[in-house]
Amino acid sequence: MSDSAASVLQVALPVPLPRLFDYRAPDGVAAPDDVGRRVRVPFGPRELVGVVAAVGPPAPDAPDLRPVVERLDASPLLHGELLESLRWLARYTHAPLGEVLATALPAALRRGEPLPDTHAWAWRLTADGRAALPGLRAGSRPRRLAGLLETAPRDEHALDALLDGWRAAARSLQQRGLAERFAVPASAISPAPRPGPTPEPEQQAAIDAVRAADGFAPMLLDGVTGSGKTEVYLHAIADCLARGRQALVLVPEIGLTPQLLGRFRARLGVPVHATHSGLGDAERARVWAAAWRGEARVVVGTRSAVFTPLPDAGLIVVDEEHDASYKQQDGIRYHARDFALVRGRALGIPVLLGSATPSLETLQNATAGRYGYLRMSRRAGAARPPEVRVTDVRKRPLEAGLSQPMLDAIRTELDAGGQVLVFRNRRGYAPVLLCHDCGWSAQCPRCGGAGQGRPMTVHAQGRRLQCHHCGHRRPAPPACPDCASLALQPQGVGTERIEEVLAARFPDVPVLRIDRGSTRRRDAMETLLGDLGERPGILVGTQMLAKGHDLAQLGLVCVVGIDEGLYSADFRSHEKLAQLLVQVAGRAGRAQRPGRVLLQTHHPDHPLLATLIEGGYHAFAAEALALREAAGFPPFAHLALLRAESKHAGPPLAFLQAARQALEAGAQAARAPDLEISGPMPAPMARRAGMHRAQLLLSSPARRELHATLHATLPRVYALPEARRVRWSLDVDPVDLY
DNA sequence: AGGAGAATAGAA
DNA sequence: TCTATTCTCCTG
Repeated sequence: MSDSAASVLQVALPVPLPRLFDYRAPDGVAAPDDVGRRVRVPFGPRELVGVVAAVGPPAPDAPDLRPVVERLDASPLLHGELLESLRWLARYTHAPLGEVLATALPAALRRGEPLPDTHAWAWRLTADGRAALPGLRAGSRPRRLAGLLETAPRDEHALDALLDGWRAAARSLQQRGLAERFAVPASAISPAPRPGPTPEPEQQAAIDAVRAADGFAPMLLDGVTGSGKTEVYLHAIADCLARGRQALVLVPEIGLTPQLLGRFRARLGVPVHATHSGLGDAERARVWAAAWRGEARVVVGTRSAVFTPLPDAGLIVVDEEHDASYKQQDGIRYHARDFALVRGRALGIPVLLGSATPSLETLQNATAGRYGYLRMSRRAGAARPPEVRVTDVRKRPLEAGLSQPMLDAIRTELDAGGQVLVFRNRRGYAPVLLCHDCGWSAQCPRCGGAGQGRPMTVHAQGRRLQCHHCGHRRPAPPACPDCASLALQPQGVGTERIEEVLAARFPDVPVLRIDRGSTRRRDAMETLLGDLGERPGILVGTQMLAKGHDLAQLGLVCVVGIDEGLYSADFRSHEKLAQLLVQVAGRAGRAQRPGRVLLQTHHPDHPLLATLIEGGYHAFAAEALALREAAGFPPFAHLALLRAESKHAGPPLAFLQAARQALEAGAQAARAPDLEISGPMPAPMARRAGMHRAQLLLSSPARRELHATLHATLPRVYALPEARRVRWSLDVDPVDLY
């Protein structure tokens, strides 16, 4: 063995250290196709699973290397476009490659389990079965199944469509030795799409635009609620399948409903694989493996589905591209929509971003001509846009936050046989518990900022207190801890209290509460809404209600208490509020009847509301973009946020101060004159779950400056002695500044 | 990160 | 004096 022969595997390990680790190849030979294979390696006193990132000869001053325990894959698990895109993601997020790869792999594969089997199952007749076929009772299920199998073997997916109750018949034939089940690759199943409604002109134009795309083509599909974006997706995906390519569809966390999957499955005529966090580890690994082998032709999933391997990629769809759930908020803080665009570029395929309320970033890219811009402004079918009315509730008596005109409108809608949605963005019974005698209020002992504790929300009809930031719970005190008064009063109104009042006031109809307290169980929301069906009733809930299950009978949407959002400090709060209002309002009147939206506020003259109601979302967006440009915020500046937290108050500030000095030097070295550094400052919520938190904000109008500075500086930040005393993280393109 | 060994602070 | 917790270092 010559010295120059490659015998070293450079392994990316899931540890927060910004480098690779060298190991001796098990047989002393490292081949180029070791790159992308998983290996089990010794690491200190334990063993870890990592991915080979590079191979090479031993360094001249070679220290003795520990050997790899074993190779886990016969061929590279990560290769080609996906591996290169993940390397890009590690550079962009300035995170260790090992952590990025660990985030991208399903948990089972991360633990070192083998790539699971993924074949589909099909049935065929045995020789005995062929002989016995004429003897089977004519018209019986076994006979009809045998008849189908006589011409050709059929996969189970096809049989589902051809013969109801075939499974029992197949079992019966199998027991008699007349039929047998065998494995086939899922890719062998040919698509049998079923026709949908004829596209309307705007839909057809969008479908044609996607069809005409050649190579990488980012496109914004900007269509009002009810304009039929899903129909455009279905056509684009069917086209993609017809060309023999795979399609990946990303949906927000609450958008992946059985309803949506059912529609995809019915129309596309191929297995549609779903991946989301509710699935078990084994099932997620199976979907990933099926896509890796090219067997899965359509994959629909939430944020982490953006890491699905696509050897035959043809199209990526990102539905509701503005949705905040695409941004991972811990660990590797990637944005699935943005990473989908990076993959689309590397794959040379169209990426279709759909929304009725596009993010300002995407809107800016579309209007500037960097993305294709497809607009659909008409509701499909007979549906008409909802009528929006603002109710000024200043000086009006309210019952649990609801004004008399609103209660009257609810009665009218119910009497007309319709359903009502009451939207309130606060869950619980009441947001605050206040002592009427001394002014004491219940605060979380573990969370807060600026010398103030965060108020604890009242739950369970006033019996319990809960902190929505850290989950801390305790029983509500019977008397004020400060003055012993019994005059403790829940202040403000949450969804629980609205539910209670509405149930008492409208005892003749069901009142359902839909929020993260009532729908903790998987599919609980679907079950609740399914039980309601088309009967008159009232839904009370938080933003969970803004999308998901279609409600054909929804005639009235009541928006209660959005006033907090109008005066929030976060630069994105208005964008989020506008999107939420438009999405919620869009739920009204999807069927034949025009819907009505009642918006109750103490600030009827607020410019956001005025613009939104008079000009719609796009008028709002134009104003908001102008403000962002003037203030130097995204998309006109690029941000990165360095956060640190610790049990003590000092270490985060000390670390960030040291980081700031390193970054200032780095900015000079990277020639980044326009980079601005603000902080260190306490985070807007300076204490959370007992931890002290602080942050440092980097901002530059030029993305290059930001990244060059981080690239030049981050190794030194990792090595800072102050870094050992805190938990720190870097968030490139942060969505929330706290 | 997470494990090991060292340092240090309460309880007997 | 001994154990429980925190601190520091290191991983190829």
